[in-house]
Amino acid sequence: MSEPLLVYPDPPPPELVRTLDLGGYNWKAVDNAQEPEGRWLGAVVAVDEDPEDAFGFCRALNRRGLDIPVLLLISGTHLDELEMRDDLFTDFCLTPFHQRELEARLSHLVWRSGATLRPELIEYGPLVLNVETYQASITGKPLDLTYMEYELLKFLAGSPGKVFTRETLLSRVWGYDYFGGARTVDVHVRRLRAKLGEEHAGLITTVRSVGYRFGLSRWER
Amino acid sequence: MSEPLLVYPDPPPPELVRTLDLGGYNWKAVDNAQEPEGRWLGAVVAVDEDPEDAFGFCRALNRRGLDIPVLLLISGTHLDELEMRDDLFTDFCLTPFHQRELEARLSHLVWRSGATLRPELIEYGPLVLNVETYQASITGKPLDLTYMEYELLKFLAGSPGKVFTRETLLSRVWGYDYFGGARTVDVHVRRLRAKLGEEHAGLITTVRSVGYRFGLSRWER
DNA sequence: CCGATTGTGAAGCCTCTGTGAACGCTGCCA
DNA sequence: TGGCAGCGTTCACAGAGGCTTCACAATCGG
Repeated sequence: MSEPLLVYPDPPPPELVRTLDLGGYNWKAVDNAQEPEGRWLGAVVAVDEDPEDAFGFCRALNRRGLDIPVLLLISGTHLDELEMRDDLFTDFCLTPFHQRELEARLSHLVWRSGATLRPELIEYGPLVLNVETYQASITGKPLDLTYMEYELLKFLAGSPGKVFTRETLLSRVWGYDYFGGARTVDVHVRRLRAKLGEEHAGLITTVRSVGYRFGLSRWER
Repeated sequence: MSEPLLVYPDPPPPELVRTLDLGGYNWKAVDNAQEPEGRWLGAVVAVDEDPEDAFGFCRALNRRGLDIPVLLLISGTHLDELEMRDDLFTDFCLTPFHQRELEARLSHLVWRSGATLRPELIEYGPLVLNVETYQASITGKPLDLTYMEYELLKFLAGSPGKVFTRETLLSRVWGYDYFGGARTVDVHVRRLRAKLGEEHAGLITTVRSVGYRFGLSRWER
């Protein structure tokens, strides 16, 4: 099961309990910020009952340095209190809330924490391509690839096991309107294999009279 | 005046216009994502009129690489459409909205982008940039950078390892669209490298046919 | 008006890229 | 078994494209 949600206060407002349970969330209510140890998906803090306390809780969470995303439940009349407290929460939801809205906010909250700061990587066995930094490495060693080599490898490694014809590669990697000879692909594959090193050259296999494939086909492993 | 908000579509729903104007925001409505160049505080996208179009707009914004926080205005009946589209927005606000809520969300949106993108010290290895005082130093020695040099270095060093195209740099650092000014970037990079000194010139690497990258030249991913 | 800063065009260098030709391997067929 | 045809690999090389560098014009600020 996934990591639990932290809920404040304990006991939480009944309509919150209902929504969380209906949504199948794993959650735990606490009454002070000392308690929560370990990993949490996020925190849901009901502000209305005692705003000062609730913000105190958030502040304490911050101080603990766990870096949990916080969703506030707050009524329109308390909205002013958010001012100058931006650092205490990630998102908020007006009360009374619709179950659908709360669920949408929660799922976005969770997605956010998963997605931030995670680089876009293409990985296959010992090979790692970082799309953002245009860097490639194999068994930890950096590969010094040229632009076309990188684009080709990125495309191939993006669909491991799939066989691409030369025409497909030419049109997808080189561009739709590219008029080039099939030899072009061969040569680039050759250069790639050379840079991958003898040990890993086999990552790109030739499928005779069809094209090239990156990685192992399904029945080969 | 502060940077403007991007609003979609053009013309925006009247109640949005009213709220933005009452709140004293500087904003501009556009009808496609090609238009916006330069700097924006954030984007407000009204989904309800034509959801597909609106999400298309968001996707186009993403692709442009400007990295603007996006607030969606969306009715409860369209809430499902957010599913699997987490990457297209930062926050959303249910319609019909209360002016207070929208203002709170906007101000949080703005705070967020200010806070996440602006640590007052940027450090990387021997390089230190003090964003507040506009000073830079390398291995303790102060660097005498001009305004543009400083802005460029600040931007690059803000995302170590990431490769930026010349167009991206022009639009994010210079803030407006050029007509055939790619050389401008080259020259500024060259001047920067010269001032960094031979020893550290390699902090900015050229990624052929792509752009430039700061730091993480060989080993890290 | 002067100096510093910034943008632009042109020249030159260097790496990458595409291509043709030679070579080698595989499978087919007489 | 030997010859042949098809296909892939390897190699060397010329051209193209991209980056750097330089010199100079435009701009800005005092």
